[in-house]
Amino acid sequence: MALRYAILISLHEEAATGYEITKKFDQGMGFFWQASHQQIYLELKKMSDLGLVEFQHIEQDSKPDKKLYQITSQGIQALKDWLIQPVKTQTIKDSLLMKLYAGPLGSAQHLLDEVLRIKQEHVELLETFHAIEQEWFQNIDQQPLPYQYIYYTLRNGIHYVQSWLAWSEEVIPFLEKQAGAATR
Amino acid sequence: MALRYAILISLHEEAATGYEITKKFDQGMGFFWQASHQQIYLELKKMSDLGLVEFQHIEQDSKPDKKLYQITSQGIQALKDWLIQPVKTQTIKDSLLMKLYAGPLGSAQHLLDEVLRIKQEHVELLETFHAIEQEWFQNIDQQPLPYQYIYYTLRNGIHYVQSWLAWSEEVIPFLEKQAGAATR
DNA sequence: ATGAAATATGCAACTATTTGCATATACTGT
DNA sequence: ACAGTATATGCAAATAGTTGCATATTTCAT
Repeated sequence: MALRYAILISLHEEAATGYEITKKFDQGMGFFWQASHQQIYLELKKMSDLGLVEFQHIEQDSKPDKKLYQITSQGIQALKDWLIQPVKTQTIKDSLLMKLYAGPLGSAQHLLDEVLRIKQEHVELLETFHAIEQEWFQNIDQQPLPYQYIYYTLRNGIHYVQSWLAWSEEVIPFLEKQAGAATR
Repeated sequence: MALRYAILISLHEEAATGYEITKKFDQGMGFFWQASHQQIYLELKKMSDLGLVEFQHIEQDSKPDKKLYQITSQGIQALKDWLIQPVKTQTIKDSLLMKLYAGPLGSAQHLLDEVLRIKQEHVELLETFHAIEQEWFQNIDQQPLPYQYIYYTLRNGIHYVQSWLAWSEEVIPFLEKQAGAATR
C-alpha cells in the first residue's frame, strides 16, 4: 500500500503526470522508495477509480498526450489517516552481503570488484547529496517547514552512504588480501 | 531468486529443516535477508523438485515429524554460478522516511514516537551485534576463513545501526521542537 | 542519414511476498 | 486448569513488484 501513499505525497506537493512522478522516484523520493513506470501508471488508475486522485487530459502538439493528475480531498484524508499509522519495519534485501556471507565458496576477486563498483556509486551519490544540501538546505532553520522535514530525509541518506563507505574501507583490504592469496 | 540462494548458503553450512532455516533467517542472515516460514517451505519444495536439495523424513515421538534437507552437488554448482553473477542494486523501502518527507501534513508527535521506538530497537540490536562480535569474532585474523567473511557482514550491520542512531540524534531534537510547537 | 534518448502511457505474464488459515503435540508459566 | 510458546509443515488467496512488449513523435548526437 505504501506506493499509493508515496504517490499521494508527491501529488500533494504538486499535480503531475505519471511520467513526472516516475522521474521523482528516480530523484528525491527514490532514496527511500523505488517504483517502475508500469507500477505507477497502474496504481494511478486504481487510485483514480477509488476517487483518491483525478486527472485531466492534456493534448500536446509534437509530444504525446498526457494525463495531469491531482489529489482529491478524499485523497488528502486517506493520506492523513495513513501518516498516523505505525510504520512497518523496513525489510532489507542485500544480495552483496549474502554473497559475502557465503565467503570462500565464491570468488574474493569478484566480491572485490563488486564492492569497488558499488563504492564508486556511493561516492557519487554522496557528492550529489552534499550538492543538494548546499543548494537547497542552507540555513535550514530559516527554510519553510516542509523543507526542514525533507532535509532530515536527506541527512538520513548522507549518514547511510557515509557508513557504507566507512565499512567498505574495512572490507576492501580483507578482500584484496583474499583475492591476492587465491592467485598465488 | 535470491531467497533460493540464501537457503542454499544456509544448507551448505549444514543440513537443516525448514523450521531451522526459518530461525536462521531471524538471526544471522536475517540482517540482510528476511523470509517467512511459508516462503521457505514453498521454496524448499521447488528446490527439491529441481534437484538442488534432497531430504529425509525423520519421525519423532512427542514432536511433529520433520524433513531434514541437505544441499546436492547440483545445488552447490547452482550456488557457485550465482555467486559470480553481478549483484543487483539493493532496493530500499523505508516508510518512516516517507512519512517524514510528508512533513507537516502528518503529526510530529507521532513521528517522534516512532523514531524513539525504532531507536530503542536499534540500540538493542547494536548491543546484540557487539555481543556477537565479542563472543565469536575476537582475534578475527586467526579465525577460520568462512568466519572472517561473516565477520564483515556483521561489521556492515554495526556501521549501519550506528549511522542510523547518529541520524536519530539529529532528527529527534527537531521533532521534539515541532511536537512542542504544535501543542502551544 | 541513422540511431539513441526523451516524452508519454499502457497491457500481459510472471515472480516474489504477505496474510490468513489449518493441524497436532508438548512444555512452561500463571 | 488454562493460556501461551515452541515444534513442525503446509495450502490458498491476495497484494506487490519485475520483465518484456507495444505504440508514436521529436530532438539530439554521431
